[in-house]
Amino acid sequence: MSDVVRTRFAPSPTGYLHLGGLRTALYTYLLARKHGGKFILRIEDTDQEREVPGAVDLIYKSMHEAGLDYDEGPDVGGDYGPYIQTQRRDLYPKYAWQLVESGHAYCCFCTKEDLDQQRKEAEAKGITWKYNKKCLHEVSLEEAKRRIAAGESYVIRQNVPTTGKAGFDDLLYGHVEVDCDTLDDNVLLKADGLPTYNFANVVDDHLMAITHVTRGTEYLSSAPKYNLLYEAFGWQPPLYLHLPPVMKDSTRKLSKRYGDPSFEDLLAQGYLKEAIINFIALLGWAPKDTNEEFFSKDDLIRLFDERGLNKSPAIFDMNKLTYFNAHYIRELSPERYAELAAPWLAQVLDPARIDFARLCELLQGRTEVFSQLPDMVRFLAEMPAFETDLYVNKKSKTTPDVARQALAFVEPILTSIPEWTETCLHDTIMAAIPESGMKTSQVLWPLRIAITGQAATPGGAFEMAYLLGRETTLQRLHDSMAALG
RNA sequence: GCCUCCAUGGUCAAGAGGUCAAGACGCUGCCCUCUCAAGGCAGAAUCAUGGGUUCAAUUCCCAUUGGAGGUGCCA
Repeated sequence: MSDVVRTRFAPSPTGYLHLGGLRTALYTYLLARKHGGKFILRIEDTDQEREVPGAVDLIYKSMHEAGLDYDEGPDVGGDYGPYIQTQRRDLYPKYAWQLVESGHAYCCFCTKEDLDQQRKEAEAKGITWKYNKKCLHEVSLEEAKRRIAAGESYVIRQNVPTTGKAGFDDLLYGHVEVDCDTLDDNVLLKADGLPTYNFANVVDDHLMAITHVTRGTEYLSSAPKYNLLYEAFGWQPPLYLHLPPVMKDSTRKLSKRYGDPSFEDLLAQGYLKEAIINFIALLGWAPKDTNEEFFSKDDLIRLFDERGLNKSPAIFDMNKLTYFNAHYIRELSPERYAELAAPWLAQVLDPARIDFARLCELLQGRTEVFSQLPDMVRFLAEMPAFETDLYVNKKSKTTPDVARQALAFVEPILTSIPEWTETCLHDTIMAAIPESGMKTSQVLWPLRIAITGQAATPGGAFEMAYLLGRETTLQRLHDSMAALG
């Protein structure tokens, strides 16, 4: 075995890539890249019942979009393939039988129905059910082989010692140990000939020369059992790194069923992948010696250290993700911003009928998530209805009465403005305001309200007037003045 | 029930025996300002509880409580 670091992300194709999975993939990727090692994608599809059509392609797509490029995997090849477990199905029985021959496993002919019944009864009595090793004791290897040859259905179970302790060392959690008598004789090879996760992960991780096994903490309590398997084979166990889950709140995991967004959902809503990656990296992990929080993928590769991981579950905070997203949106080049914003803006207005570049310029610093854009600019295409109390501004002491005066004052100026540009609008009106005896804000607030109908707009009165154009601005102004009476 | 793991503000977190217990999001206020946003400044807000150990515990140990995971021919 070489000493190059090899890590693997091994999802099951059961649906979309959720954020917890994305984070596990990210850390696994960072671990490999940080050490100049290899990052591998393996598809764990041994449960045929749960497989969702198209899910494998979705995994490739999400990994690609997240920028988690893998060195080996089903769609990119590699020297340790195949990388899809069902394509490796012929491999597992051989190893399972090796364990049977060495006494570390045995054939079991008990029916699922029988065992389910036993389990139910045990559960009713409030005790933990464990398989009683009936077939280990009552069926000899010779008899087992004969029954199998006769076509009887069987599974192969791990023969866990009844005494002693089993444990393993985790990079994050340290040494974890359990009494063997609390461990069940898990099925290694199912009746359909496919391995269970319990077995496939051990065999594949070994065969693929994986050095660091990263996975969720749901495997923390069964990891000692996997180590028993490594021992039985005489294989060197990998380094383990179990990762706590990402939560929706303190008691619930993030889950599609509660409407929580997947990675794909966030992208579709207008979150940038850089923001998602950056944010998710910081969910349950913090770099040493820095208070900085904006990190590129390369920064993360350089900074990542499993010792900075937190052992408890982390709650996903949409607010903070949005804050990160706004930051990354502000950093976009104007061209890129316009490109990304265009489809959202086109939902409510005609880009050809407005100074689109200027609109984008005004919008970029105010966009938190692209999906908010339609609501932010709808007023440009269509004048919203509004109440006159919108003219009230406490700070500048603006009232509907003040507004009436202000509008009457700016109307002629606007009508005769020589040139409909922001500069000209600004300079002309600003120069005139002192004559009115009103404060700047007492003139400009009402004007902006009158032509936009909104308390908050992505720019001031001059920008809005410019974007709206002369005709629309004057039309709206007159309408609003009429409404004010 | 049993087994494993976890526990610093509302959230993400730094701190690893002696700290005024960092920082960020969010929140509040102020400044800037033709609105909003951005930016600047200020503020409120945390060591789950109880026992130990120690001259000294947020930090080490134990218990309790709370939470998570496991207890499948699911992963």
